[in-house]
Amino acid sequence: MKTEDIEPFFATLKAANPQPNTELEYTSVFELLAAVLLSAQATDVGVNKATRRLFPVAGTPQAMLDLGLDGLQGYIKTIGLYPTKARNLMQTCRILVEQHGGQVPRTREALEALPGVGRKTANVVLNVAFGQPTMAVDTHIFRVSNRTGLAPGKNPLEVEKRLLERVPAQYAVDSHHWLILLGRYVCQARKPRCWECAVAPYCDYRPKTPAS
DNA sequence: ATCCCGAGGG
DNA sequence: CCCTCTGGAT
Repeated sequence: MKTEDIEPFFATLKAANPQPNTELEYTSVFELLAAVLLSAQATDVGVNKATRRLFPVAGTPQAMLDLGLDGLQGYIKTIGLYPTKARNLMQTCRILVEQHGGQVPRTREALEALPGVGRKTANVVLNVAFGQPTMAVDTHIFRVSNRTGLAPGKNPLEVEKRLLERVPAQYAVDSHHWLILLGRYVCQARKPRCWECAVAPYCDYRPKTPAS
């Protein structure tokens, strides 16, 4: 993607969705952290389905601890990787209670010290909960950034650095959501819907089979 | 590089 | 059947 195309690329995405947000459902920063932790290699639809039952009975770290490991597993068994996620989430709750007064920490270091929280999850919390201009490079953003030529890279960290360099400051916070939504609904992994993509004029990718 | 793993779609 | 989904830890 040419540098001069980057501004219109994001302006176009903004025009279609002026105030983007995550599609994960939550009513507190703790619920956001828990939802993002559970969303690894899972769809947000599937996560919401589970958390709509879980959060009313475990909306705080202490309530989650009171629920117990087996109790928590019962709520999230429909989500992939659930044994690992249940264990990590319980340990994370224990750390929140014992070391952070039951609150979600606001620094990258403290967030990444939580079990099950890596760079991507920390970036989502810093962006969505605390308004910081981070780039959480997930499967969608990695694919979209490479396909379009916006910020190509061999691994997520490389893509993240290029995004931070290339995305105009005015779009720094919201661009995260636009790229996710673009990847989820248009620039899909298997069959990208280029024929109905609003930013196709700025994109490097050309489909081999000009779908329909 | 490999393992963790359920649901939905093609 | 196979692939994908807002990854993280080893």
